[in-house]
Formats: sequence, C-alpha cells, structure tokens
Amino acid sequence: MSPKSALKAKSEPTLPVASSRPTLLLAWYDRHRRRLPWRAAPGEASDPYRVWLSEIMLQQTTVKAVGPYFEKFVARWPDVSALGRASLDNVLRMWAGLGYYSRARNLYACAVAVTREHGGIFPDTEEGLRALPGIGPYTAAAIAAIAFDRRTMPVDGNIERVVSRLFAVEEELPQAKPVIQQLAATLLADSRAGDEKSRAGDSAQALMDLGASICTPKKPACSLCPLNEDCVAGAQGTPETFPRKAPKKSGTLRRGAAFVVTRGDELLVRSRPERGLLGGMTEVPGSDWLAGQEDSTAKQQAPELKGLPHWQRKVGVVTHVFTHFPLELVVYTAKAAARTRAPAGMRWVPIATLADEALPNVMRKVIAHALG
DNA sequence: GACTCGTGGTG
DNA sequence: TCACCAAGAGT
Repeated sequence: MSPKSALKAKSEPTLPVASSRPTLLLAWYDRHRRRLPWRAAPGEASDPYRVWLSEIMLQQTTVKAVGPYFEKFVARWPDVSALGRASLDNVLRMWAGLGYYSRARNLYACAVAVTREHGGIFPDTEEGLRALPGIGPYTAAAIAAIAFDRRTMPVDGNIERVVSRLFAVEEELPQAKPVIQQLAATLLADSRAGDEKSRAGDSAQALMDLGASICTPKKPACSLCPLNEDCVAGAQGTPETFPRKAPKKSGTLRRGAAFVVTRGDELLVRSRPERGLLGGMTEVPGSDWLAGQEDSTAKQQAPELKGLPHWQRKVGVVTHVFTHFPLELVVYTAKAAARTRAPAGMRWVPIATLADEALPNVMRKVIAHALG
C-alpha cells in the first residue's frame, strides 16, 4: 500500500470499504450471477478454450442463440487441439445459422495457430491473445481477465451502456470509446499484494450481467441495481438516453432471384466466394442482389440454367434482413431430368442431408419457400 | 473512421 | 411494424 493511500485511509476511517463501486459490483455478482455453460463454478479455474470459444460466438450474438452451438462445439471438439485438427468445412457446417461467418474462419485459423505455434496452449497475456485471428481488443481483454485473471477491463456493448449511464457520458459513440474505457477500468477491484486474486474477470462479467438483466437498453430496472446510489443518469431520470449515439441509416432494399433446381431427391447448390457476404457458405444458384433491380432482370442471370424447361415462379417473395440491407428474393423452381449434369462449379446434394450443409438461414428460407 | 459482416429477439 | 440491439473484428 502506498503512503498516499495509507494516508487517505487514515483520514477517512468512516468510509466503509464495502461502499466502493467495485466491491458492490462483486457482491451483487456473487449473489446474482447467471449460470452459463462456459462459466467455471465459483472459485474454480476456468478453461481458456471454453472462454475463448464462447467469446468468439458471443460477438454480436445473444447468449440464447449461442447456447446450443457452444454445446455442439465442445462435444465434438473438446479442446483447442481437437478443433485445430478439424477441417474448415466441418467447422463451417457446425457454425451454419449462427451468422457472421468470418468468425468461423478466424476461429479455425486461431485454433490451428494455437495448436501448431503455441503447443495447444493459449497465450495468457492480452498482447499475445490480440495477435491471434478473430481476437480484437475486446476479446483479448475478456479472455485475459476471465481465463487468466489479468487485471484488465474488456468493454463490450453492455459495459458501454452501463458505464455511460453511471457517469452520464455526454460524448457520442464511437468517439466516446476511450473515455468509457477509462471509466470502466475504475470499476475493477484493487489488486492486493500477494496471493489475492484481482477478480477482474468477475468484475467484467458482473457488468455484463448487469447490462443484460438490469441496466437494459429500454426500461432499465434501476431500483434493483447495486450501483443505483451513484448513477448519474439514474439520478437525472434519463438512463434510457445513454449511451449517446448518432442515428444510423438503414440500408437500401436489394432484390434478386434464386433458382431451386431439383433432380429427383437432390438439389443443385454451389459455394459462395470465400470472402464477402456469406463467405464460403452454400447457396442455391441465383442472380446478383442489387438495389433497384427488377425481378425480370434478375431472372435473366442464370445462363448455366437456361436449358432447363418448365420454370415455375413461386408465388410471393422471400425476405431477409442483413445488418446493412434488406433483401427480397423471387424464387424459381425447375425439375432436371434424371442424369442431368451439374453446371460447372455446382453440385447435387441429397435434400435429406441439407441440414448438414453450410447453409445460411437466408438459403434455408429460400429452399423452404420452394419445396415446402 | 466508415463500411462490411447474419440472425433472432424486443418493445 | 420496424428500428434497435446483441460478450466486435477486419479492412
């Protein structure tokens, strides 16, 4: 303990330690923490592999959506070396439906790197973690704190919201990120000398649990909040107006056509380019997806399929909303003769095994619309 | 710093 | 309904 803090402690002997925000936060967490599949039991060491896997899956994705995927992954690949020995195709198939598919590619690349370059052991520092594929500033800090008890504060959307309310940060996001990062770090409990744990991971997860269950985007339950007493936005009665941010523009509608061609009990599919939207995932052939495109224009774009007779347009359209644009697809179906060969770059797959394909949800919608 | 990148839930 | 949001990263 430094002379300065010793002096402070002596001059303010009546200030109860338990009233500090970090302490209140941890006390609340010990009572109300969520039980999640990737969390170690209280007092037990957490598995860096499970922490890493969950953090990647949880990027921009809800706890509820991640649950089944996490269980599937750890059942099939119980450690990072097992995942590193898998194939990218199998990883993409297991990831299908969870979204943001570049995460799956980076997940696999990271597992290979840890297996081959780090002997199957994750780096235990923020810097070392940050150098791995798919691990950015947030995830590096989260793993360092949760898995290795490094005294650092990861800042995600939850923590941005909690902190911006607690201190009534008027600056808009994303400009406010550095300020929020600094303020968030003040919520870490002090490191004690010797064998005392910093509990940085618990502090971070406490803020996330708080953001998920009490300090919610809309209608926060301030009366249940352990930090209610010194929340500036709460005192102002305006917690919902934080964090400040500029309104985002919605994307322009794009249209396209999709062609569902069957050959008996098989379906014609192809793989999308490795980079870009739905990179590397399976799709049925179709037109480009363009703003202002007419359905009749979209239908022209299938030169490889021109030979097929009896095209039938399904009534209605399939709609899907991506992060930055909504999409409308018209669906055409055709039946190919028994021994029709797949055009270059395409292949026939049994309809019965479509569930095992790396099919993004928008394609599942298209196929269901066509065949259902 | 501004875009790109999925999907499902919410009020 | 629809805008917003969710344990963000890569370019």
